[in-house]
Amino acid sequence: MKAVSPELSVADLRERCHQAGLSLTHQRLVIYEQLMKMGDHPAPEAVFERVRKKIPSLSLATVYNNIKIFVEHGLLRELSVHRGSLRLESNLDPHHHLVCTNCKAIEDIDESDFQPIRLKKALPKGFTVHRFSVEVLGLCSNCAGKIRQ
Amino acid sequence: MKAVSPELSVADLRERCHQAGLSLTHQRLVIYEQLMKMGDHPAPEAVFERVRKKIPSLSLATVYNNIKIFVEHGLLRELSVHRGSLRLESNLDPHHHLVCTNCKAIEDIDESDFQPIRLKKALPKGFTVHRFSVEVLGLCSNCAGKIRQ
DNA sequence: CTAACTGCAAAGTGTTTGCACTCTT
DNA sequence: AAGAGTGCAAACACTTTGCAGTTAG
Repeated sequence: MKAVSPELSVADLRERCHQAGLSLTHQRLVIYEQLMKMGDHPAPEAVFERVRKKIPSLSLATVYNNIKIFVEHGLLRELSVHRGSLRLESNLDPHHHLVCTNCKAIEDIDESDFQPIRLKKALPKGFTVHRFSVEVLGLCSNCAGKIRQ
Repeated sequence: MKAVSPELSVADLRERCHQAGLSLTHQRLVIYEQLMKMGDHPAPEAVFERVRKKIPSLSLATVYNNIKIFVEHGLLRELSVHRGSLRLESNLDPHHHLVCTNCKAIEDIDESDFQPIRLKKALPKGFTVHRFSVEVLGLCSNCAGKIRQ
């Protein structure tokens, strides 16, 4: 449905690992390749299952370890910013969020503070839209001071 | 910084519970009140700590149970749609997401498919914006068939 | 009085860590 | 060889569940 994401080649991976002082192991390579092949925002378990077919001895911990390393080095991004624990919303009015990617703080922004969100193209057939939610991702004033990024 | 969320009153809560055949226990009431008072998208643990001061015998399981019930009855919303597990993004190009709130599937939508996101007002002082991320929340064609909602 | 709820402890998930062994460089 | 990575098992953090006793309606 969507254009394939721009894959970094294995050469890119080698280069990136080298720059970061990381070894390029067979496991690492296969995990990375598999992640690139799976366009659907996989969870670690799903990656594990796939990679296991190529390297049966691979352990789930290695998948986690390497995913973490990839995220830390900017080869991947974590989609689920607030995965740690259940976060609740008591404001049921339409609004959006300001999210600090460092301390995970969330602040509401009124929907009316934005120009209306509009699509140029139709969405995939059959998808029923309930609402749009905009996340403004960045660093809060507190964290911006502490981090160079 | 932001207008207080529109609180449902205790009378509303009583009404909602009644309609749903739920008892309105003291614990339930206090948990609800506390949730409404905490504007900052609390995690269950944070609610627990606060409510405990009023009801020292309260257990964390009761907080979880009631939060779940509140979400099921539309009194609260869960902010962390993908909390269960780590979800990864291999597409590092600017893009947004189509999220099925039922099966949690995520599909990418190109940033260029949207009119540019624009704010009318300035953000709170000191917030450093890295990027905007739009989530189009709804039901995928698959789930839309199975659920009336 | 009865169905629903609470508190506790135990069981589940998903993720991280310590350590001995192995591999990349 | 030396440092980095792997696999395993144990530890963790967060959440859910089963059940006996309690409470709201």
